[in-house]
Amino acid sequence: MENYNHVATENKWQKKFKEKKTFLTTKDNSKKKFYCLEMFPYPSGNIHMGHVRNYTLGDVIANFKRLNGFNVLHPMGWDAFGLPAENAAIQNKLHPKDWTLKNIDQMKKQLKKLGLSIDWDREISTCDENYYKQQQVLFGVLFKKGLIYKKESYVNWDPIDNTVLANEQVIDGKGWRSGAIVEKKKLNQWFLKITQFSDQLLESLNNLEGWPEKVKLMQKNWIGKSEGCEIIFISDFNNVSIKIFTTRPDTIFGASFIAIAPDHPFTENLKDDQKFQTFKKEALKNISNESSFQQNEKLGFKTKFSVFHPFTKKKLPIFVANFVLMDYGSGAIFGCPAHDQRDLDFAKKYNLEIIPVVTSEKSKEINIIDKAFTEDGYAINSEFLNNLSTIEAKNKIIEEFEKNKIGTRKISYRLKDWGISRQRYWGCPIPIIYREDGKTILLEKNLPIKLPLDVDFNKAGNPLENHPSWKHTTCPETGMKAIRETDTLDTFFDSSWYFLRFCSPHEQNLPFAQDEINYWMPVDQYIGGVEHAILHLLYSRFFTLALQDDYKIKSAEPFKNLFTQGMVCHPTYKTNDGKWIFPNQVLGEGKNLFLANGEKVIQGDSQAMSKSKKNVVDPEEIIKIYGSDAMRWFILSDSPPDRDIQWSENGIQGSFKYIQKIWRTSELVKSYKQEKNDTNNNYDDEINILIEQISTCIQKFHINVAIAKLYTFLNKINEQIELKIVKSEKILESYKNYLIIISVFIPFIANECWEKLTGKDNLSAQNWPKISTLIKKQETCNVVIQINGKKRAIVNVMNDEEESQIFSKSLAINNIKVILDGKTIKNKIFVKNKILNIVTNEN
RNA sequence: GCGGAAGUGGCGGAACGGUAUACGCACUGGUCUUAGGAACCAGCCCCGAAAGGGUUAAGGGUUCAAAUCCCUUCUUCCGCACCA
Repeated sequence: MENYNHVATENKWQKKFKEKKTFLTTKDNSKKKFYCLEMFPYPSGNIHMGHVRNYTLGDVIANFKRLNGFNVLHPMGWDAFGLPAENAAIQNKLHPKDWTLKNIDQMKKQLKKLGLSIDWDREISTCDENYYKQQQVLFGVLFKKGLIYKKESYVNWDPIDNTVLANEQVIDGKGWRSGAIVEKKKLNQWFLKITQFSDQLLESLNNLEGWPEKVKLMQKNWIGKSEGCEIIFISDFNNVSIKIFTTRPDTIFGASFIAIAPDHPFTENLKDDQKFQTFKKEALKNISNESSFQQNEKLGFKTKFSVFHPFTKKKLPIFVANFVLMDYGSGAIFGCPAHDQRDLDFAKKYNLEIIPVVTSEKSKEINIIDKAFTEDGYAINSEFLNNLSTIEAKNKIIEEFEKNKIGTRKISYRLKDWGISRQRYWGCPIPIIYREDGKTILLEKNLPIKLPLDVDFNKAGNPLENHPSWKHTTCPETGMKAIRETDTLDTFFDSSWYFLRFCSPHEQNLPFAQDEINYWMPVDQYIGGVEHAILHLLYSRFFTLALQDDYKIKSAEPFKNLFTQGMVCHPTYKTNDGKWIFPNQVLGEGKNLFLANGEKVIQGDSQAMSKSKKNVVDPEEIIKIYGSDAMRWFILSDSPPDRDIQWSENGIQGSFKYIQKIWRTSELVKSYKQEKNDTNNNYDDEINILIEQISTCIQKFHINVAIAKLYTFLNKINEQIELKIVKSEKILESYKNYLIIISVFIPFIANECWEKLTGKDNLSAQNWPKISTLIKKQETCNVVIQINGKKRAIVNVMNDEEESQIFSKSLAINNIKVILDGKTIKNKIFVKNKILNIVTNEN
């Protein structure tokens, strides 16, 4: 028997798929559509196992739906703008465009080797002028709706390289290249008013039945709706008022201080205080990085000012605090140490009063020492609020505020407006000019505003800023002198509408064609890494919502069903000077790791594979040795798709052997003849049960279980071929069904075996197997006999046999007799055809 | 720090609140073979000669019955707004 040659076969079918245009899609109103989309990749150079996992998974769903009669749209594109291209340009003297296009080319080749059922005619790339032209159109649409505005906001500033740094380029507070201490600098930047949709984005989460609960919960927490009130405090500085936001107005009588954000307008009164300036500079350091912001020691700067308590008229000191954010609420809080842990820690540090104003039971005294009482309860020490429950007290106090015009009920959101400005070259230009008469003009004609290609990366700063002939222009309407906006768009902007573009990727005049989005949208199944659970998905939902009216998008929600796949993790490696190292460059074992040149290597945490940390495994080596089918089979069989995995090659050989076994079985099926007469009557049933189980598993994304069943499937066929008691046509039929099923996972060998067996190359035109006969009900079943919930025996009985009969049968079993000896039976729990639990007086 | 998830043999993992360890990997023994890194057969959580008993990160709780539900602790991963 000739061996299976995966290299020749996979090459052959790649060519065939291309020539026969197997996976091209067109609108077809006679068929039900299915839009299957995986998050498009950033073209970083090579694909890694995380991509393989994502795209194979999506391919299984696309193939499954196609065989089930759906018209499937399964496109692919490139999230092609972004920071790494500029880094590469600086480091390798390669233009970002050349670097990106080279990477796209390479990754496309690699993806094609995987045999994915992608309609490559619809390929889009966000750095393509045709794409970003339409993006500039969308910018204009949103701008004219008043959803885009400018405001001051902080950036990480590298004073040596004169450039804005991304958070990931700031390492221990220093610039990644220059090593300079990073400063905070305020810039006037573009923002998208996503907060205008906070409530809608929150409310419609309830309608997203096809989304994982955990993602909806994360988005809910991210939007962070909280109901409370705004209270005006009058200060002793010229009666200037400070507005605070609180969700616990009922604790107002426990207030002992006011804390304001370091950049709160009130701090203008402190600008000559050198000590305050030092405090502010330190406090702002982590302002754009919430994790270090939260982990910072809570510090305050005591000002010489106070506010008056609205009821007691007591003076409360005003602190500037490093844990109060200007972006949230009104940038100021009142501190109630007894009922907020953060305030308590703060109060103890600065010797502030701790007044308990809530207790668990009415009128009960309470002493607060180390732990704040943060639960609801009943008011004490609170004048007219005393004895009211927390909810009653909240309502009462807000009424009181509103009556006295010193506060109002207010809903606040944690969600901030989305900053879309980036002071970088490799992104979509913003179609805005600033005219010499001071006006800001939106450009709507002669789009796209193209990125200039002749840029210099050797100079410090933003190359667009440094490009005089691009930066200086004239107004197309008036001919006045003008300066272009030199910020480019955040790449999240690019990826917030690409799923709409895929519906009509070649449309020249519009971002997307009406009848195409009518047919294809929403995405029926969206698949991607759980790391995108919040930002990308929220921004995409926002875009769809914001553009819904202008483009008559049927569904305000872009993604009907969402599956978030787990990360493929791998340890990271660094040299002593902090450079990331690829795993395949690391030599040695255990703690003694080094490079080929002898330099020491330190192993870091295991993290999700990412080119920026270099902890990636390139699938190409694996494909070369075992083939794409074996790799696809392996990554799918290894773990449940939603679970994070530690990458390991253990087991890939097993997948390879399975592929070989399919090949051998094909030959056996071809020459199979029934030789014995005592027919196996259960064969059909067993096969049908398997088909049903596999279908269910795929739909539930239990792909690893589906694959376990396919091992059983093939073992069963081989077992029956050996026994020779099943009719030839039954074996052939079941094996053909098997090939159709596995083609969803491993297309190459499935197509090859199908062609060998049937003489036709039409596997992809088949239908998913239907369960041909009714599954016969077994006549007997096993019932488990438990004593006090522990399995003690199994009895085989007729279906639906009665409890009393099963009970007497079980008493005849020696083990049961011994255990029950001397015990009194208190109760019996019986579940028909399943279980009999005998409960006794003692355990 | 906050928010979200996960923890079952040597390994990946299976299991509508109802027979824990399906399926696979690795390993061990055997068969076949010029050969085996192929194929096939058998074994493979722990204690026990067996009968049988025990076991789902640790501890507690709910239940006739818990890997599954609840609470506490530990460990790992993801996100935290300029990586994408």
